[in-house]
Amino acid sequence: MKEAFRRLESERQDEILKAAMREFAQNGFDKASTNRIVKDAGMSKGMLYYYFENKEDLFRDCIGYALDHMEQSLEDWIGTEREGFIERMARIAEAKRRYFTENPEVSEFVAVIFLSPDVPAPFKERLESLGEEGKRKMFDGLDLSRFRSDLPAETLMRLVQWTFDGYARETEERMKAEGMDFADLDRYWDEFSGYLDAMKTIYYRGDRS
Amino acid sequence: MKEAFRRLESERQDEILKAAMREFAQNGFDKASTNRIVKDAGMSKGMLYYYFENKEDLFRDCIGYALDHMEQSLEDWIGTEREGFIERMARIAEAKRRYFTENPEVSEFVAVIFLSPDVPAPFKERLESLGEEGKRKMFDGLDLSRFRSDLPAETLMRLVQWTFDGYARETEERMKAEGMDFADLDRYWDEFSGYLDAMKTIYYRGDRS
DNA sequence: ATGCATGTTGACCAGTGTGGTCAATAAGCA
DNA sequence: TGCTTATTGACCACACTGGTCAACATGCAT
Repeated sequence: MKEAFRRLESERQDEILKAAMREFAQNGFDKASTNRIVKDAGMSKGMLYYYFENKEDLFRDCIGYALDHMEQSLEDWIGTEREGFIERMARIAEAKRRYFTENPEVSEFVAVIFLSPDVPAPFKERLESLGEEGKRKMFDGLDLSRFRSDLPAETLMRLVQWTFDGYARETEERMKAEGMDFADLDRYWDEFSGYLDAMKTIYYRGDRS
Repeated sequence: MKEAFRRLESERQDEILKAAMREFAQNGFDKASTNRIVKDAGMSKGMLYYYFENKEDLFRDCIGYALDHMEQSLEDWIGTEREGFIERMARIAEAKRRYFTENPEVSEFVAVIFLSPDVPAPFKERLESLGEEGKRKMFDGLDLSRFRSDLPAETLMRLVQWTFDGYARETEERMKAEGMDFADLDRYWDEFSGYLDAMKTIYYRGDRS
């Protein structure tokens, strides 16, 4: 970016970068249109190139912004208290859900660039190390003794993880199909808490040892 | 389509429609390029419009072709023998996997038009009835007595379904990330069969009643 | 050989949208 | 008054769009 952009109030900066991320997430770098971005951000074509060198410069700034934002939020996602795997997965799922509804632009943009090959190497590294960090924290300080003992904990953990992923996928699709509002989301979450209990019954040991 | 297209050997018809479906799946109707389609199908621009009235006509024929193809394949997907839910889900997952690797164009095209709003009504209906049919068959003639009895069968079925979905999603992502060949796919499937046993241990009753 | 139906090509069309530039102007402030 | 900073949108050359069409090839019955 150029100096001029940094001089803006950070609120306006966010608006502009979000508009850009929306466009990039939807169309990828090549097919993203700077014209649509400026229209969406409510500014003239000239300003975009007053703020950024070119399209690629803007794209890089989006990546930087998104990674900073996620890195900062990751702290809150996972506390490393001692708890069962199911409880932790539930906490993470909730945190993800909230982050996604509160920051859809960042979420969708990151999801896209995560799979995209045309991301500059240094960002790619940061992205991967961010993923590693997340995985490490996910298994940190777990109380695995709650699991039933007749099957290896790793097996059970993967099964549980798949279950959560499948559930997340279903709600995601429901959200896209019907337009869901936040009330619906809460309702689904309540519904799911029933399934949480079932999972504990199934995956944890029945006795209290 | 026009008569001329019907006069083609069905092999060539498939090639052309597959090229079109690939383009539509990747870019959606509006952004799909007829120029790329003809290049991909190895023909001249003129031929496309010798075979089809226009872009929309071609799109409609793709939908018809895809639906016919899936409808016909759905028969084989699900036998309705008496079996446990996990066994059936495993069979379906395998069938889906094979269908997807053998007919990627149809699969991806259908996945896209399933979510797209700009699909003509009659096709939309056929698509939905196809989905209904699949769901009906999925629960037909199941032996639910194998499930453990301390939790309702519907709860267990949803959990199992989510687990399979989550697993499918993971392999899907792995496939996209690294280029996987068929040997890898088989290896993953073998690996998963271990998890299948674990699921049976967890979800089914221990005794043989 | 002639004529006619069927195939096949790619140059070409008007139109739209692209990333990016720039002269003109406004606003704030010394 | 001047100088720096903001801001606009017309404008550029260009790429590509869906679609057309005159030209030509091929095969086949007469």
